Amino acid sequence: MITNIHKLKNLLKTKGLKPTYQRLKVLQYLDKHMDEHPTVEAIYESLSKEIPTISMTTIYNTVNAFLEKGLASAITITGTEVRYDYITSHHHHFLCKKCGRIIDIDIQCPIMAGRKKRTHGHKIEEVHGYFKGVCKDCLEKVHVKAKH
Amino acid sequence: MITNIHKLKNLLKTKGLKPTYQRLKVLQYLDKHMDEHPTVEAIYESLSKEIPTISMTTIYNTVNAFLEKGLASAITITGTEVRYDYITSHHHHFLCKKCGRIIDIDIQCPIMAGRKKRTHGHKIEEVHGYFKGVCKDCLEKVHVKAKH
DNA sequence: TCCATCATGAAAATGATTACAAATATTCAT
DNA sequence: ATGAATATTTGTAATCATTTTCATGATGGA
Repeated sequence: MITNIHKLKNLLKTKGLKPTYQRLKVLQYLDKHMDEHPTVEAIYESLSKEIPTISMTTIYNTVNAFLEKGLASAITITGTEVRYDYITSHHHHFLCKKCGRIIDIDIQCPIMAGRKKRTHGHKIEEVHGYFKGVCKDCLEKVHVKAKH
Repeated sequence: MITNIHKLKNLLKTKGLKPTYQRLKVLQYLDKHMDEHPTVEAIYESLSKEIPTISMTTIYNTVNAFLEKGLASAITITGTEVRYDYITSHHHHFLCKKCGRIIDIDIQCPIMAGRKKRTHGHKIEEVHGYFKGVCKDCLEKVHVKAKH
C-alpha cells in the first residue's frame, strides 16, 4: 500500500506526533517496505542516503514513538533481531526456517473474531501470532532438487 | 509439573544432550518454575546459591541447547527481555499490561488442530501465539476500587 | 590408561539500544 | 512574518545483555 505523503502527515498529526521530516520519512519507509519488516539498521541504511545527517538514535526514537501510538508493531519472531511492521490490518507472521523471510499471513484469529474478548477471566486487548516452518518457495526448491 | 530427577536425566539423554549436573539443574529449575517463565538472570541467581561456581555462560549455553533440542522455548513477548519456557504441552501466553505477569493460556489454535498444517502453500511446523491485556486479578482490583 | 570429545567457567569482545547535552527545527501567539 | 517556547534531532559516550574465546576439567570409548 503506497500512501501519499499528505495522508501520512495527517496520520502523524492524528496520533499526536509532530510530523517532522524524519518521522515522515521513516513512516513512508515502513509503508513502502511493509512486506520486508525492516530492522532499525535497514531503515537507517536506506534513509541516510537521502538524509545524510540522520542518526540511529532518531530511528530508534521514531519507531518507539510509533510503537507507543500504535502506528507500528515490533516483531521479535527470530529472537535475535527486532523488526518493525507498519500496522494497517490485523495479521500474523510466518518465519521460514530455510530462507529466513518473514511473510504476512492474513488468518483471522477466532478469538478476536468473537465478541467477548475474554479468556479465563482475562481481558484480551491484543492478539499476536506467528508461525514457523518452510515457505512455499523453499518447499518447491527442495522438490526440484529431489527430482535429479 | 514436578518431575523427578531421573526422568529429567533421561529426557536430556533422549534429546542427545549429556546429562551434566548444570544442565540437570537448569532443566529442573525450568520444570519447577514453569509458570514464572524465568529469565537467564533469574535462573543464574537461583542456581548460584546451590552451585556457587556456575557461570552465566553456562546458563546461556544450556538454555540455547534446550532451545535447539526443543526442550524449551524463548518468550520475547515484552520486547525488553527474553524469558524461557519449559515445553510440555502446546499453549499460548498472556501478558498482563498492568502487573507484567505472563500467564499460560491453554487455547488450542484451530490451525494446529486441523490436519493439513498448510497455509498459503507454506508448511507450518510451529504455532506461537500470545495475547496482551489485563489479567483477571488486576481487573478485580480495579473493580473493588471503583466501588468506593 | 590414554586419547578424543565435549562441557564448563572466566574474561574479554561484541553489538544493539539508551542517556545525555548541545544544536536545530517546529509551533503558535502575536 | 517574527520570535519565544517547546519539542526534536544529532553525535558521542555509556550501558547492558549476550556471544566468543580459550584454558581447564570431566567423560566415555578404544
